[in-house]
Amino acid sequence: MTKADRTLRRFSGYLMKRAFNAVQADVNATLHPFGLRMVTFSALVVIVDNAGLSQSQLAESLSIERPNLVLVVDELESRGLILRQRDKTDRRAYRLVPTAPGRKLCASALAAIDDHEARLTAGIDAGDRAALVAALGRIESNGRNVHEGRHVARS
Amino acid sequence: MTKADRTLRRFSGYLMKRAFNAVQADVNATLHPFGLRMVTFSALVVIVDNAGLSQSQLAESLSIERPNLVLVVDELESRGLILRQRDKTDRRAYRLVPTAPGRKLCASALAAIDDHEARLTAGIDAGDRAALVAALGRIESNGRNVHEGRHVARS
DNA sequence: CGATTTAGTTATTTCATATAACAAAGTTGG
DNA sequence: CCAACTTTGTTATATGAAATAACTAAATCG
Repeated sequence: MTKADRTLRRFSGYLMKRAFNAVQADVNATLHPFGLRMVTFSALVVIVDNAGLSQSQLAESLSIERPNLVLVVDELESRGLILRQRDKTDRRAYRLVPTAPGRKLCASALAAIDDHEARLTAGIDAGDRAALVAALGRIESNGRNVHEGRHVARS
Repeated sequence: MTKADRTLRRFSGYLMKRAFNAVQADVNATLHPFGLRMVTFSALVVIVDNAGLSQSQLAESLSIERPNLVLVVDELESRGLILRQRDKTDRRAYRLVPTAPGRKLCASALAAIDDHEARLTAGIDAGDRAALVAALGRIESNGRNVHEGRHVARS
């Protein structure tokens, strides 16, 4: 019964689910010492890279719904890693900016995640890693296009 | 703000999460006409391919916890797609076997999922698809090994 | 100005996954 | 053989991710 799922292994979705479960466990273990989860880490990185962006822009960037982002931003703010600054010209919006401790924690966590990435992709040569990145991007794009009823480009 | 997440896109875990979300939406839409979800489909395929296996073996094959499998098997059984047959030599265990309608539905759903797979991987050449499959398998294996404290093979 | 849209929020729901604890059956070692 | 332990399937429960509806305040549009 070693390969009972051989039929399913033809499908990238099945393989991605399995691989992602393994990755997520390691990501969470890696981020735990920093008090971060996958979402809070992702949000922090984007805020550090794009200081001053709004919550809507952040949600759009990460492809998560605005309501689900609120608690994430709350968490980062309450830990003093970012600030919610009212936009001076649009008083509905916040501009999210990292604090100095936020930038520092982000850099440390990024280094740890770089190590994590190296562990997980050990034994995969550079060409295959590039193919992986390109293929995942393409699959995401194809999936979105199908879902939105768009034409799927052929190359 | 088109590429606000460029730093994160270095990481296969982030790309996998995004790609998988897109894939899952399309998988569920594809399976909906058959009354199947991703888990019930996966379970049905493995049962068809391995008639007579136990619930524990099925759970192990799909890497899901035994308690979470119970409702999945209940669902397939109540729809008449599989049977739970008591093992004659181990009265604790069930042997899961597909019914004729179960096999038929499985074949139809598999064909639909083949189409889905073709849609999602459109524009990815054969070499890159092979690299994707190999890389995902390797990442899952590396992740498991790290999690279990094993040595990570280098090639 | 009134109608519509946008930003952020709240509350709620659904779903997937994980854990603990159990009964019944099987296995093992003294 | 029998007590201790393990395994199978189950129940109940907790957790966390993700989606939706509805609301407010503010901005924009006609």
